Amino acid sequence: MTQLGNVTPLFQDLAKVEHEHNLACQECSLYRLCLPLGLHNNDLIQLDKIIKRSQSYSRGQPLFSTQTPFNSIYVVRSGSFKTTVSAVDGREQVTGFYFPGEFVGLDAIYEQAYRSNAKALESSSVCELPFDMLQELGTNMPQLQVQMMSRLSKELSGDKSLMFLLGKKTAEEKLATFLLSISRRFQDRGFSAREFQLSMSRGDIANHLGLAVETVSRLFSRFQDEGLIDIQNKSISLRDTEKLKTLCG
Amino acid sequence: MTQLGNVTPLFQDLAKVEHEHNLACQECSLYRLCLPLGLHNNDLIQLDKIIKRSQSYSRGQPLFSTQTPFNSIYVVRSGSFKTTVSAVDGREQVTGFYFPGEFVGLDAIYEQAYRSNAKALESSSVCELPFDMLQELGTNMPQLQVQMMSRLSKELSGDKSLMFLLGKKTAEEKLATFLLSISRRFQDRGFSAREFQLSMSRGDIANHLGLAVETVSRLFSRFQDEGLIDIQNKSISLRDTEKLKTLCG
DNA sequence: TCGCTTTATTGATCCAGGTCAATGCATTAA
DNA sequence: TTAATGCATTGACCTGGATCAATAAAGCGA
Repeated sequence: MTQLGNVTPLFQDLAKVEHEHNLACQECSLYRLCLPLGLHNNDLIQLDKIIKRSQSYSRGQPLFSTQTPFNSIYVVRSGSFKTTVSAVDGREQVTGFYFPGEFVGLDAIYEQAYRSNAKALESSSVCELPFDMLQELGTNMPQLQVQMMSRLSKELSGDKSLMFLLGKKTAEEKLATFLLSISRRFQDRGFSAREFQLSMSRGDIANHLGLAVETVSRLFSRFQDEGLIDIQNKSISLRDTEKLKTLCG
Repeated sequence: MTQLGNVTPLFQDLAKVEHEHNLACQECSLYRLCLPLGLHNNDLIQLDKIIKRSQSYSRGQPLFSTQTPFNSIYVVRSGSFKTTVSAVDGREQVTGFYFPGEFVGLDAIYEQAYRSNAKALESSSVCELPFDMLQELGTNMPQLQVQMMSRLSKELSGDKSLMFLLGKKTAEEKLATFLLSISRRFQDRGFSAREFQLSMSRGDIANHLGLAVETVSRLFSRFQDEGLIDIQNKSISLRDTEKLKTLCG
């Protein structure tokens, strides 16, 4: 099930879905959140031309890995992805979750090679931006460059917050922060901030927050007992957002 | 004492220091590591014009804080800086250490406001790049934009590695990784990879790695006992780099 | 140079959250 | 529908690294 995106993939909507997947930037409902923001007519049309649309991925399918030759960066169109970095001994860190309108693969630009692995968490689709074309387009489209820098910078500040979370927050603060971050991002995309589906497993959440699965599970149960949330499986509903905010530290 | 930079500030060298601090990009010894890389004659001269050089900061002096209005990003010219993000309750996370040729303040671009605080760790100097001028210059200097994106992306991938460190590494692995990271950066700048001065306090190191000062202190002592390093106060010498590498995980 | 403040070291103790283990519950494949 | 597999929950126990406490050693201003 798609938890987040510009589409509701019910049976009778499949034609509409296919249509929406192919929508040009101008008509895309993600416009406000996405790269084209601030680009005008002709520029937008040009950007539109280099985008490879409608690439679909099913749950668990890799978008890229560190083995994949670097050619493109991606914007999530529907669904969600996780990225991980891993060590030779098999340990892995989930470095981020990505929702519609968010960029995946920006950390590959410097080395011109993917430094992380990206996997679909559910049925998802992306817009592919071939990097050399994007670069070329940027040479005479300053606004596009500004947007790109802005995106990179946004991810940087998110990463700094995450460092604070990993280095300084308690388990409780970590989970509360996580829930509110997901909530805010759903809201930004026009979905309910209070009720949503978590597309990632408990394991992914725990890993991302630097905790053990058991700790996350126990905390969900406790939050439930304390009336902060209502959770069953992947469906969550935030019952006391204010209290959660105070728990973030 | 300057641990890292293009200058050796002994008394008799003060004139030379002042001279080197004012060197244009073309003559600066950091050229290889810095923004101008790949820019050609005329472009370089133009970039050179917007740079405010020779800004000096003494130990502990802030370069900027989240209260400072955002106007510029900075490149370290000599010395070193740390950046921190802090919570309302006073907790702080050291998000990075910055050495000559490295950018500080890139995470401010998105919100057009500093999201972190930057402080000099020793007597240091920076090149100030007024952001609006940089942006304007970029509009007809694609290579500059490419460089900027590249820099942002580099910091991103560093941050992802740090997330792995914070989330998954043991105290021992964290400290070994830290030492080798500093060592590599000294080497890249033409200094010894084996012997150097740590400009940051034990507290800063511990904080950055998500550890307590006491743990860092104990580990330094242990590494010393095991013949891996030779440390007294801020002077460190790596005795067994290979062993340290295996300890990184 | 002295005295004061800050930083670092080392030891003793404690605890948040990890690990291990058992069971329950969903999802998938046939 | 059932079996099989993987994910989630809960309990019991343990430990890596935090915290507390006491010196010791540097750095620094007058």
